[in-house]
Amino acid sequence: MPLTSTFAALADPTRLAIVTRLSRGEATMGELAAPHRITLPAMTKHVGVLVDAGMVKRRKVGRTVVCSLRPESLSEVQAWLGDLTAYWNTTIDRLEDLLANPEES
Amino acid sequence: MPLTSTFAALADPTRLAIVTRLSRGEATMGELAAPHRITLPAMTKHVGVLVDAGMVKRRKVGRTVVCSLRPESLSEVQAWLGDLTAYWNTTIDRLEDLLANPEES
DNA sequence: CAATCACTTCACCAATTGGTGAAGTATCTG
DNA sequence: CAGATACTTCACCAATTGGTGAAGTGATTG
Repeated sequence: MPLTSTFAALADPTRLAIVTRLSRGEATMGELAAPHRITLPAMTKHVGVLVDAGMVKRRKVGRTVVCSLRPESLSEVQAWLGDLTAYWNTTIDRLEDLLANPEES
Repeated sequence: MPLTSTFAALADPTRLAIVTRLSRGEATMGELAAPHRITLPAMTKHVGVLVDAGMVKRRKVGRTVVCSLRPESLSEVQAWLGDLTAYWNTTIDRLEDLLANPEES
């Protein structure tokens, strides 16, 4: 299930901060690591998880690695959330109908 | 961070199926366990994770335990997703503006 | 060419996670 | 009251995860 791996990728505070940061624009590994008290190997792993989940792209520029977000990866989450809320919104609608016209059904 | 624990709760396929199932209506532990090749102790753990993440409510009815979804728990996710997409939508808007009127800026 | 910089890969560790079977606790049924 | 039912708690296990320091790779700088 690709959706669960997306959620797994977002389940870590460092990784959540990374995608929030990348939503503001590209950044190198070093720039991503700086604000967190974390070593580069750890950051390499975190970004690796995000790449494997299809949420981040890496491209090499000289000796630096520039990371950017793949926004499409979140549309799946949005769609799932939409399906779910759609369901209970109709439930609430039906409930409101019943409260408004208790004579029916 | 409560958002990361929400994502962590959704990062497991069984748990994702549980909340999808509960979005359709309440269910007992046994009903939740049935479709998955999983024992009741495992299901107790999974539902426990969802309860700790504030996504599910449990109430005892006789000797059964009825679980229901707390939809508010997902509004946080929706808000975060909204913030993120808002950012890159304005970026795309600005890009389109520049393409449309290259004389400006 | 030597040193430095920006990473990545490797080997390892401690903590967490998802699973189990066995035993315990209420609640209902005959 | 004696099962049976619907869980929960417990002790345990194997696999995964997030972290580290040390060593390796390739681009840049003096």
